[in-house]
Amino acid sequence: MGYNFNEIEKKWQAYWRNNKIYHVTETPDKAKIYVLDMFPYPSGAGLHVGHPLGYIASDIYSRYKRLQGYNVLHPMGYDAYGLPAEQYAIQTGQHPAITTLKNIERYRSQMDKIGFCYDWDREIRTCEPDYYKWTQWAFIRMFESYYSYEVQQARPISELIATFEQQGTQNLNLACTESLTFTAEEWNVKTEKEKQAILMNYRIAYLADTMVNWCPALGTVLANDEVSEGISIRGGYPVEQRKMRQWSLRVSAYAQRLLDGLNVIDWTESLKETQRNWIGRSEGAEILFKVKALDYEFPVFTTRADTLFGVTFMVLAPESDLVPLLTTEAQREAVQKYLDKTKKRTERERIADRKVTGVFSGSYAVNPVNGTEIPVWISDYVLAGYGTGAIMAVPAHDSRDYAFAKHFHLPIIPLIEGADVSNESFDAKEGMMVNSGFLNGLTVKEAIQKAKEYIAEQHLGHVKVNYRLRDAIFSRQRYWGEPFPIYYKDGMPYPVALEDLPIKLPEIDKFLPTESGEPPLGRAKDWIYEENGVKYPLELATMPGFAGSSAYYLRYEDPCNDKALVSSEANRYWRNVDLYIGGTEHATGHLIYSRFWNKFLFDLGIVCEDEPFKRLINQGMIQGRSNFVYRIKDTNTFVSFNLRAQYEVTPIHVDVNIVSNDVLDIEKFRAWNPEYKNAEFILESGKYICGWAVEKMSKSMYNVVNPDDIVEKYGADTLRLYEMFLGPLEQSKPWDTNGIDGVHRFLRKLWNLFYKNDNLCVCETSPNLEELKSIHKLIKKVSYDIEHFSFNTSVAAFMICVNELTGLQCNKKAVLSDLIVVLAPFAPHIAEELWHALGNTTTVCDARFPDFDEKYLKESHVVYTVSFNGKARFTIELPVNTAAPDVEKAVLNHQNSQKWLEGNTIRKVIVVPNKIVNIVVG
RNA sequence: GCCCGGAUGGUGGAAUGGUAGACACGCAAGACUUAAAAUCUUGUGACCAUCGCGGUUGUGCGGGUUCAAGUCCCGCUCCGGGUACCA
Repeated sequence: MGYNFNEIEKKWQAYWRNNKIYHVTETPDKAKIYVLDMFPYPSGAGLHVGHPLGYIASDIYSRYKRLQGYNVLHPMGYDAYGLPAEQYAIQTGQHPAITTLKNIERYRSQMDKIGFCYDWDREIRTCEPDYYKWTQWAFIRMFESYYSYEVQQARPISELIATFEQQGTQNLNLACTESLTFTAEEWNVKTEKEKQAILMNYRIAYLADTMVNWCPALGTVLANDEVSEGISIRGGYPVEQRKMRQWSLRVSAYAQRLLDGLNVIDWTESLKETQRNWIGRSEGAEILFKVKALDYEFPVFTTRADTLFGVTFMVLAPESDLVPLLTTEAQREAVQKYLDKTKKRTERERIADRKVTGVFSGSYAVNPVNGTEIPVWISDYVLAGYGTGAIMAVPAHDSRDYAFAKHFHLPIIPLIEGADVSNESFDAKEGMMVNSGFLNGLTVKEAIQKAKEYIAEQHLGHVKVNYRLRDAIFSRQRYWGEPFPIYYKDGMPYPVALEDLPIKLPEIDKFLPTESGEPPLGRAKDWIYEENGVKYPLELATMPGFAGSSAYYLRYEDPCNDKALVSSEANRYWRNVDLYIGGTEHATGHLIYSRFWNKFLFDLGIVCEDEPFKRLINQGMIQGRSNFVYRIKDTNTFVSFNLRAQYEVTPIHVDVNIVSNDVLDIEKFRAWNPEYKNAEFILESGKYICGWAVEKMSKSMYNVVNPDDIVEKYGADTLRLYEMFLGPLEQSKPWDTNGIDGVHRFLRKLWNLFYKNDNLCVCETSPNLEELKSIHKLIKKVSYDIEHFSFNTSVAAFMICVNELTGLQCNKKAVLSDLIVVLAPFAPHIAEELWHALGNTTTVCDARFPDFDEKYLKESHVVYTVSFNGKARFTIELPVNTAAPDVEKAVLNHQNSQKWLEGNTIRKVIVVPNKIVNIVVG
C-alpha cells in the first residue's frame, strides 16, 4: 500500500475546503503579512507546468509565515478582461463572458489540485460588475482631480476652479497637457463649454487629441508598453502612429514620485533599473530660439546646453505644430510631399530602415548666444512626443545630427579640443571646450552648468527636467473591457453620478466595429445615460487591460464591500503587499500603472501606503524542453539519437509526454499519429533515445506539460517540491521531467520513516544527540532559505535530513513531528496526513514552526584542512575552538607535515578557527 | 548602440574570499529476483598511477590583488534578457 498520494491529497484538499482552513479575517492583535501572486489572465490553453512556479513559491512563503504565527492574507483571482476572449468571440460568436467563465473554471480546478492555501472567499474577477464598479469609480475620481506640482499631490478639480476664479493661472504649477495662461477675469467670462475644455487640460483622466499607437488589425489603440518595435505584443500586428481623440491618464505627473519611490521598495535592482529607464528622467534646459523674419520663438529641449555654439541647424518632428507655421511658401510643396511620405511609413518601417530623410522648411532660426542664422529642417528622426518636438542639432557631438548633417551637407563645428569629427561625431561628455565663446577653456561638465546658468540669467530659456514616461492612453475601441462611466452633453464628457455605478457592459449582437467605424459598443441598444429625464449618449470606448489590474490587490482586502473600494479599517490592517511574486514582463506596464494608481488613491486618502508592493520577486520563466526523433530521409524508419550521424535524417518534434528520460515509448509513438503506425526503429542498447532542445513551451512543439498529468502520476507534493528543486526561483530554466523520480523517492523515504509494512511505527522515546543535530540543522537551513527564496537548497536539505534519520533508524515522535512541520509549507498534503497519523487533531497549518537550538549544532571536534603554500595536503581533527597556537603546534607536529616541511623554513602560519591552517614555507 | 544578468562534471544545479562540484538525475558495478520492474549498497570532474598508496589538473579567456580567488579588481570572448532615433 504505502504512500498513496492521490488519496491523501484529495482527502486533505476537501478537509481544507470544508473547514475553511485558509480563510482569514482582520485580527488587530495579530501581525499581518500580505502575500500576493500576479493574478492570471485565464487563457483557453489552461495552465502548463510553468505557470504555478511562482504560485508554489508564494504558497510556501505564506504557509511558513502562518506557521510562525502571522495572519497571512493570500488571495487569488482572475484578470478576466482581455483580447483573446474577444478575438475568439469574433471568430465563433461565442460570448467572451462564456469563454472566460469556462477558462476560469479550468484554471481553478488545476490550481486546486496543487493544494494552494488561497482564501478563495476573497476571489475577484475583473469582469464582474461588483468589481469593475470600483475601476469606474477610480476613473471618475481621476477625472475630477488635477495634479499640483506645488504640493506634489492630486487635488480635487473643484479647488482648481475656485483658484481660476480668483487668480487665473497666476503662480500655478500644475500638470497639464499644454501650458495655458489666463487671468481670473478671462476665466470668469468663459462659457460652460469653454471652461470644460480648459479643465480637460488639467484633469488626471483626460480626453485629448494625442498621437497614439493605432493597430489596424486589432482595430484599437494601444499603450506604449503594449507595443514593441512597432508590433503589437498581443497578436504581433503592425502598429502605426495616428492622432486621435482618446482618454489618457496623466501618469507623467507622477514621474518624479514613481522614480523616488523606487528607493524605498525592496525589488531587484534590475527591475528598478528597468523602471528608471522607462521613466527616463533627464536634466537639461529648454532654450528659446527666435525665428528670423517672424515675430515668433519656439523652445527646444537639450541636455547639452554646452554645445549651443555648435548648433548648425534645427529639426522639427513632422507631426509638430510648428511645421505649418515655419514652412515658407517656396518650400510648401516639398514639405507637404515629405509629410505625406513619412505618414505612410509605419513605426516598424521607420525602425527597420533608418535612412536619413528630411526636408528644409524654408525658415531660419537665430542662435541666441551668437546670433548666427540657422536653417530649420523637418525630419522623422525627431519625435513629436518627447521634449518639445523640436531640437537644436549639434552634428559634431551627436551621432544622429551628424548623420543628418553629412547627408544634407550641413556644416559641422567641433567644440571640444582634439575631437576628430571627420568620420564620426564625438558624443562623450569629456574634454575641454573650444569655439564656444564664454565657455572656452571649461570642461564639458563645467560648461553644461555654466551654459544653464547663462540661459537662465539672460532669459533665453530655463532649466528643465524632462521625463520619457508618457501619459497612458486609456481608450480601447473594443467590446470586452470596462465601459467608461462617462456620457456626453453638448459634445463634452461628464461623469455619471457615483450612485449610478456600475455602468454595466451592454449586450451586443456582433463583437465588431459598427459599419460607420465606431467601436463595438456603438451596436448596443439604449447605450444612453439619463439625467433629469434627458437622455445622453455614453462613451463608446472601453478601458484597457491594465485598468482592472491596477488596484486589484486593494480589493482583496475587502472584496465584498459595496460602499467603498476598500474600507479604511481593512486597509489600515492589511496595508500594502508585503511580498509580490510575478513575471518580469510587467516591469513597464502593470507595475508602473499600479504604482501610479496607488499613489493617486493615497493622495485621496483612500489607502494608507504610498507604494503598493513592498517586496517583489520575479520568478523565472519555465521554458519547454522539446524532444526529437530522427527519421531517415524518405523512409518511415527512425534512428536513435547517437546513431543518427550515420544516416541522412530529419529531426521531428515528438510529444514529450510519450518520452521518459529521453527514451521513447515506441508503442505510444506508433499510436500517437497514424502516420507512424508502421514506423520502424534503429535502437541503441535496446532503446530509442530522443534528442532534445530548449524552446518556448507551446502546443506546436509538443513540449507542453500539464500539471494535472504530473499530479496524477506523482502527486501534488512531488510537483511542488520538484518545481522548487529545479533551480533558483528567479532564473529561467527549461522544464525537464527527468529527475522528478528523485524527489518522489524522497517522499516515499519520508513515509517509510513513519510506516513499516503499513503499520505506523513511531515511539515516544527521547531523541538522542545525533537525531537532534540532524533535525536542528534542517530547521536552521530551511528558515534561512525561505526568507532568501532559496527553495532548491531547502529541498536538498530535506533529502539529507531524511537520509540521515533513515540511517539512524529514527522513529522518535519528537523529531518526526518537527520534521513534518518544517516540511508542511513545501509538501502540505503528506505533512497533514502524517501530522494526523501522529495523533494530532488540529490541522498542521496551526502548528508552530520549530525554533532551532544552536547547542545541538555545535560539534565537539572539527576538521582542519592543512595547506602548504595554499595547496591543501591533508586534514586533521581537533577539539572545537582549540586556541590558534595549539592548532599550529598540533599541525606542525603531525607526521604528515614532516614531508612538506623538510628542507624548508616556515615563513608564516595562518590559522582560521575551526577551518583552515595554511603554512607558507620556502 | 545603451542598461542589466549569466558562463561550474554527461545533465539540472551547490558553495558568508577559506581550499570546488552539496543535493538530484544519468551512468556503471553489486545485492534481492527464475527474470524484469521496484528497492537497497557502492562508485562516478578529467588525467596519471606499482587503479584500496598517492599525485597532476580543473569553475568561458588573459592579467592582477591575497597566505588563500568560482567568489574581489582590470581587460576580453560568448550567451540570455530589457530598451532604443528620448536630443
